[in-house]
Amino acid sequence: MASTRRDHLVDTALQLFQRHGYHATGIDRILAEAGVAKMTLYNHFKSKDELILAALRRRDEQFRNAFMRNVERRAKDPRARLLACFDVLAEWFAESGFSGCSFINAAGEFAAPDDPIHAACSENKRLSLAYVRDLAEQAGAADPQGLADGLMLLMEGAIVMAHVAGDPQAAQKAKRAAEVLVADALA
Amino acid sequence: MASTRRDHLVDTALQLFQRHGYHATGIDRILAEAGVAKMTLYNHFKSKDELILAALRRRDEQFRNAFMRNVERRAKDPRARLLACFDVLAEWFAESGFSGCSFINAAGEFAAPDDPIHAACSENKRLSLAYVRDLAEQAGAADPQGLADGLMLLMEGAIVMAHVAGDPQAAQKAKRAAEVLVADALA
DNA sequence: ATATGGACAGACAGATCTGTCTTTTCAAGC
DNA sequence: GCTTGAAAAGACAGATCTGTCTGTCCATAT
Repeated sequence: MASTRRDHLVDTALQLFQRHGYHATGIDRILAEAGVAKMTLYNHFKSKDELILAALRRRDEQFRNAFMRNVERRAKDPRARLLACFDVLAEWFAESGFSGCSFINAAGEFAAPDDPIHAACSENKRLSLAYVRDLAEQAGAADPQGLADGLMLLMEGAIVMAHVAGDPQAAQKAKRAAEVLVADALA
Repeated sequence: MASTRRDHLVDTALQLFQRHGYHATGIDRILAEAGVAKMTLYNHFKSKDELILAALRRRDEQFRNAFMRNVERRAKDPRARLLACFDVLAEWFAESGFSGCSFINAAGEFAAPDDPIHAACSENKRLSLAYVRDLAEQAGAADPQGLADGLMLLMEGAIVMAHVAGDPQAAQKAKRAAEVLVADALA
């Protein structure tokens, strides 16, 4: 159908961007891998940057939805869900081909805060934090925002330590710290 | 002297890499900004990748030394120093032109774990963690490694939230969580 | 059956990239 | 004063980048 090709293009681009970076991935390579003509790309997108934006938006949808679904499948009550976040992270880090967070990586390449690509990365973090805050509220924390801030920092730190430092235990370590924060906040 | 030009080249490259990214920064631009001839670069370095490596090694030295010096100036006893780390982070985030951690950004662009550039990034995180562990030991933590792991995650998370999400309060939030972890570990 | 529109294939322009090479300039040491 | 070596300046090759344009094919709808 109409948008199948577009979807396939975005998916292929997303994988290549994730594996090799945004500037380092040329358009020709994406087209070859996707089996799509160049004019198809420029018919759907004004520029490579718009393709990057579309890829990040798709990633935001896919990833955040999958994350929330996994958290809610793993645990039922909100307090357990706050900790289950770190089990879901552990699963993610253990995937073969794990190469960090698309948004952290993209924000590194498009460092100017007013860059639309950087803004899309920022938006993903904002929405992720909002989800954790919701869980903290449901768990009955006196200061749900404060608890969510702490847990979010641990999660982002875990992503960095897993990817940059290559620590396979990053999520478990973060979970241990999270238990302390949760216990303190729900005392 | 002999190495003055080389040093200036590395410093200039470091700034440009930090501001615009590694792949996006061309050699010609570095040379123009540094006022250095191309052959001077290729006389000192075999390739652009080696220049990147030299820049990251310089950054590791400069940054980690400055960080430790600032921490030790701000607080005298080890427990206070563990928390002073976050004040130093806050200072860093508030600098104009702050654009995240060079090593997190570089690891995003050179995602393959066996890439020498990625390895240099990993090494920086390993050494930073070792410093925090030393402080935790001096503070008399029962499990200094565990405390250091938790604090390191908060620090890396703070860098991400400050840069990617643009949260100017990231360091303060991390410090609040750190106080909970420290209180728990030194109970 | 024929018309229409989307996508493929690929040539092309123009810029930019890394890396090599040559020529000129300049300054320090004997 | 002369020699020597380092570095500037910049041409150059070859690859690659984004983005445009032209044809050709094919499936679907009328």
